[in-house]
Amino acid sequence: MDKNSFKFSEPLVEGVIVKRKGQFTMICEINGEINNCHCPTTGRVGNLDLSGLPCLLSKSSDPKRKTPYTVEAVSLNRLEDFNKSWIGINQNAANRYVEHYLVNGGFKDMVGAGNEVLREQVLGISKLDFLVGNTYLEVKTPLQHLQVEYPDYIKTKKATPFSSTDRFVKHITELGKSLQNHQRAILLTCFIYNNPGFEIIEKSTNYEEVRAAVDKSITLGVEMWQANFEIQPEGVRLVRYFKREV
DNA sequence: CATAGTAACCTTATTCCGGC
DNA sequence: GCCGGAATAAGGTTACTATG
Repeated sequence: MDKNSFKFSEPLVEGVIVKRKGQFTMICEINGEINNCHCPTTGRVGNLDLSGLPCLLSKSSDPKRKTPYTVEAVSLNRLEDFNKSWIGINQNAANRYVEHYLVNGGFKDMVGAGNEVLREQVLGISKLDFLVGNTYLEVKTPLQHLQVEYPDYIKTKKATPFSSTDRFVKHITELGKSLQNHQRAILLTCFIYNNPGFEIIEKSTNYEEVRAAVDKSITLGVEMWQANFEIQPEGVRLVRYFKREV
């Protein structure tokens, strides 16, 4: 962790996922205690069967929360492995990680430094995540397909088609429209794990429709960028970011 | 201005049941 | 048993709006 990293207010605690209970909750074991924990990703994580995986959890300071812990990351390592590598699954927090680096100039090669950073800007019929200077920025953190090798002891589930693409199409279409006002627009894809690959694999049931919308937005000038983060119990570090050429 | 209530956003997983 | 569709479940974050 370098000095510009995003730091957690207190280090995350390690636990074990017992079971995913529903869309929003997971049962986790922390220091021998069973807890009902908040699951910040509403979708699945790759095609992983999360049961039995090590995880990192943050403790909330809000006493009104129903679930005192939030699952921030999971690991494909064995429980007994000492140095685990983590896969961040908190897509909500991904926006905060990005914001942190936007504000401190960590993305200066992308959007410059010292710009005003506004979040949740309304553009057309969509809300885009950030407006930095004159650049609209939409952050996506795909987790449907993890681009990592699974060790053979990892359990997987059958992949289900990813069909919830309406919002994605809506957002990139709005990004394209914004360029008519002579502004820049960027679709930033984030990976909160050490992603060895450079390609986004996004298969979906209406792949052609998405493909067409992506192509159109690129034609209009929307830039596609990728950022890789690394998550540790102490914080999150921006490893690298770059523009993806098509 | 401060607080409380609301709505949008994140974006399906799981369980149950009937029909093979 | 297995498949597939319907019903069910339901946290947190953030911003906006109404109220005092």
